[in-house]
Amino acid sequence: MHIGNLRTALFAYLFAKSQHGKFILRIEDTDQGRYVEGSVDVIYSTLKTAGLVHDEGPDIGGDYGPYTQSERKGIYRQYALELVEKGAAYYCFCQKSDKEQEPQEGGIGYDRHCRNLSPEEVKAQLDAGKPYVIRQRIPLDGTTSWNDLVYGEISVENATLDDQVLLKSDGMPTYNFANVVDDHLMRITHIIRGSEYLSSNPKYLLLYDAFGWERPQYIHLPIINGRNADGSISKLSKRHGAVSFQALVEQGYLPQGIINYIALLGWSPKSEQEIFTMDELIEQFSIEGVHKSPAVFDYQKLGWVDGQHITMLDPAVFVRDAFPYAQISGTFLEPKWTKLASLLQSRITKYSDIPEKIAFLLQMPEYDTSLYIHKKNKSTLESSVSILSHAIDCLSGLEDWSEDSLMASMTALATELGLKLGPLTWPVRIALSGLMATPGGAIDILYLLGKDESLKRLNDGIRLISKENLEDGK
RNA sequence: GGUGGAUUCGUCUAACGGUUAGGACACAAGAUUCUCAAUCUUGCAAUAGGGGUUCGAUUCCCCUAUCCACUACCA
Repeated sequence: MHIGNLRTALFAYLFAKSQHGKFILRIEDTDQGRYVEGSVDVIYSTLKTAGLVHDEGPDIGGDYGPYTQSERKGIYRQYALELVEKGAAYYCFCQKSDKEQEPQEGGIGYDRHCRNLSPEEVKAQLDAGKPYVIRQRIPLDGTTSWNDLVYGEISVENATLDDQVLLKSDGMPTYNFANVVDDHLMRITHIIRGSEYLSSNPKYLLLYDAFGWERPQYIHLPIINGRNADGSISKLSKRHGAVSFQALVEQGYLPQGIINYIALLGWSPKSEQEIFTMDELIEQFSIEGVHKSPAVFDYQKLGWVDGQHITMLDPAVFVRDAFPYAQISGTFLEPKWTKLASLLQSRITKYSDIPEKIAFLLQMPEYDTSLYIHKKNKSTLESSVSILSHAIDCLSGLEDWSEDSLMASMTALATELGLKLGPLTWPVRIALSGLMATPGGAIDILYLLGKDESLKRLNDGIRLISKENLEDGK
């Protein structure tokens, strides 16, 4: 499910819940050619994972079923015929190829060839078994307008509307027809959808009017754009990266983080709060906060929002859910995962950030000795060699390799050498990690690596510096 | 081409005629910390352009520009 679709579903859900209304799932599968096996299951699982629980739907039923359009085929036919009788629709026997010629300049789609066939002609064609569609008979003049709850008053000249197909030649309705019939029959009061439907809305309104049905309220939402590699902006799509909810979840973004972020695309709360739970969103959501201009999907801000949610997570939950992403099953790190997880929780934006952050623990990376040179900690190659050998002396005699014990002995060593902890641990951490920045400090890493590996890396550090000094000496 | 819509820091947005145009992300600096992150402080940065209306326009009107959507027997 595309992020754009999910955002629309989210707003519909938030609006329904905030008004103590019902959120209804209807499967619109009237294009049999585009049927994709399993896609309905993706919708169910996405809604479930995202926490958007529907009150009526194909899987749980309800008073206005069936909720799958292909199972309602007969209903649409009946209503289409009603419109024909009322003169608001007509049979059309044109073949698709008859109107293949592009609409002329300023023209409006179908040329209305069959709009004024006599009843006799229609009957003759039907009796001959000729395939047909049923088209909407759009009034030739007048205007259609409505007050959109987001976009305000919108008026369109009927003369600019085309006689769209309502019932296809295979007997299935078009989306344009089915949505009107179903929304009426299912007693939908508020329709929330993307602004790409703004242009076709007058045609739907004319259908409501032709049936004599009460029009629902309309809430059109701004679209979500993405930024292209060249800096330009266009409607969010696959080329912008992972844009399906599933893909983002697989990357280790939290469902609640994704939901929180997309709620902020096209809506803003009255307060300056930015981090929300679903319940808070329901409580604070209102249509007045929805705005009209499109928003650009920003992975950086998604990352920040998700990182906030990760940091807020109960540590026990983080330990459990992040573990599979760490890929440390069977390694020496597995028993120490709880400790490692505590270091990671505030340092990642999504679970998939974890492997690269801990790779240095599993395998010592190659590094340049220039890392030992650090002005703020007054660290040089010479001082590093000295500190590292002191550290090795101190640690090799250490029996108790617990965090507390390590901290105590390193602090003691610092005092002994007349150093603050920082200058002492800088070279130690470099020798242990080979990295400028690590999750956790030198003492955390000593603990995680264990005694043998720690001492090995410290010795290797001295060796590396000495070797380079020798080469420099030549 | 036609129709409809949109236009505030790079990005998400606040300000429904009167503010030094606010907040957040990102970026930068500082505090703090055994590095980094987290946290806190500070800085940088915007009303597309032009006309009106008004004592006063981000806000209302018009024009221009740019962008988007629709213009399917797709949804």
